[in-house]
Amino acid sequence: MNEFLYSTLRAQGLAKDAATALANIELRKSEAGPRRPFREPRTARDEAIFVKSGLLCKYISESGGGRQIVGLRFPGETILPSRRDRRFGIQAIVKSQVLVADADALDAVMADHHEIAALFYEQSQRDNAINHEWMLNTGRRDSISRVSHLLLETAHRSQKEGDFAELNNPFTQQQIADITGQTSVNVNRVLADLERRGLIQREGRRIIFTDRRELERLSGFRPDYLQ
Amino acid sequence: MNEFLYSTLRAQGLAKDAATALANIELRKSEAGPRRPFREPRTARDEAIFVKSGLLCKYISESGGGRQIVGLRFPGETILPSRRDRRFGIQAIVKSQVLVADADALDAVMADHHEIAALFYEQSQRDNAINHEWMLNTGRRDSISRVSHLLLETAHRSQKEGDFAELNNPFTQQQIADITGQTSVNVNRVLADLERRGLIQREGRRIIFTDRRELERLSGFRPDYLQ
DNA sequence: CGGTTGTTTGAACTGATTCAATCTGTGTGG
DNA sequence: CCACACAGATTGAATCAGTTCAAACAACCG
Repeated sequence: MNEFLYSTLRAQGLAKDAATALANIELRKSEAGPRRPFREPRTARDEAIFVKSGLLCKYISESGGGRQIVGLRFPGETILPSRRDRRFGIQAIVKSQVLVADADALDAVMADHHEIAALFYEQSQRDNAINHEWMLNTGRRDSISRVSHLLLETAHRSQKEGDFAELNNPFTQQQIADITGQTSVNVNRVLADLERRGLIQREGRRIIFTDRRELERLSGFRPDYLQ
Repeated sequence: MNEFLYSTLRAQGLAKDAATALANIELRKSEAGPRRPFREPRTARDEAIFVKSGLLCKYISESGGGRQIVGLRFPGETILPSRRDRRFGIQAIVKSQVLVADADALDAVMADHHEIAALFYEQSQRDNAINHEWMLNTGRRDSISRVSHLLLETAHRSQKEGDFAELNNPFTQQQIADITGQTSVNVNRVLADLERRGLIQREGRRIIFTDRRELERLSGFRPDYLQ
């Protein structure tokens, strides 16, 4: 039985027996590196991918060579199986350890433990809430707000505790661009601008929030939607 | 018992007894007009809103007065209850008839019919798939592609049949702008441009697809994700 | 060291916004 | 049936945020 998976499920409110059953599914341990896709776009998504450590992203590539990252998965989060949506590929942002379970095996357990479907529903709804924020971000906010919003969201999602003063930013500027719908050149200018304005400090990729209030204000970030 | 709801649920693969139970929940019939919000942002989302006719949207307003539409609901689709995500408001695009069920009543039925949670999960996953497309749209595609993509998606989702030659477009240009992350001025120019290029014809709001292949090509539209 | 990946900077360009005015269609009340 | 109001569509001109292209620089690593 996998301990981390079990305690994560328990923390999400799943009953003991259901959590035990899920954590006892046959899990393939796997490692995903940032270099190449972990799962190619348009391949079957008939498995649950649980992130043990690291950071994964879902992405869609476009004909014009453009690339949009449409979702992130931090440790403790899962890419749930989906019959329909095999549009996106999966790639590690940083080297990640993941646990992979077959959808068939999942289905078997779900037949015995009905709360699991409700949990998956909850998780999917949370994804939706995050998607809404991202849509608002790319659709309506300016460059600075978008990047700030992403940094704050990332800090929130990667900490267990609610409070933080800095972020061990895992993204390249190109990846920030792929999330916020810009070019890496502009992301670079925005980051430099945020630093010049005294809202953040940078040490390599590490980011220190020197004025989090103001950053939250100007990005419109309110952590409610993360739960 | 509500017939339309029942047959919709059956068409989505729900078993007879579960569909019957759901369609027998106490449903408040209600009408939503396009003038003012049907549900204000930040109010409880402890109800399921089933669209009988018309068209609803979920929207988020921004401090700067900007507004982003983050989801649409065509007849037969539902806005599911959500504990967390009360960020968005709900508004009718055109006059709509809806059926509203309390989350409590839903929960009671779900306790007896476990397949329902799985169905909600499926629906939520479909929303996510649509969100991904929209994120790709606003994040990476140019103005023309965005608008074309929306028109094609709308045509698909509003028809039962897969094939269509025209769309009784329900949107104002401002609403198209709110969905695609632009200004109404530019939407106007894009529509004029599409017509000038011979890809569509317009008669009032009605849109005739005179070159659907090319429209699909340039917008990158592939209907897979709609199911 | 050489190779590779990522960051930074400058200059020119452009797609889309902004602001403002005009036009069109529709509904309403007199 | 006209006058008026109002919402939405259309157009033009000026402006700007962000892109594109290109080159230089820094950091890392086997």
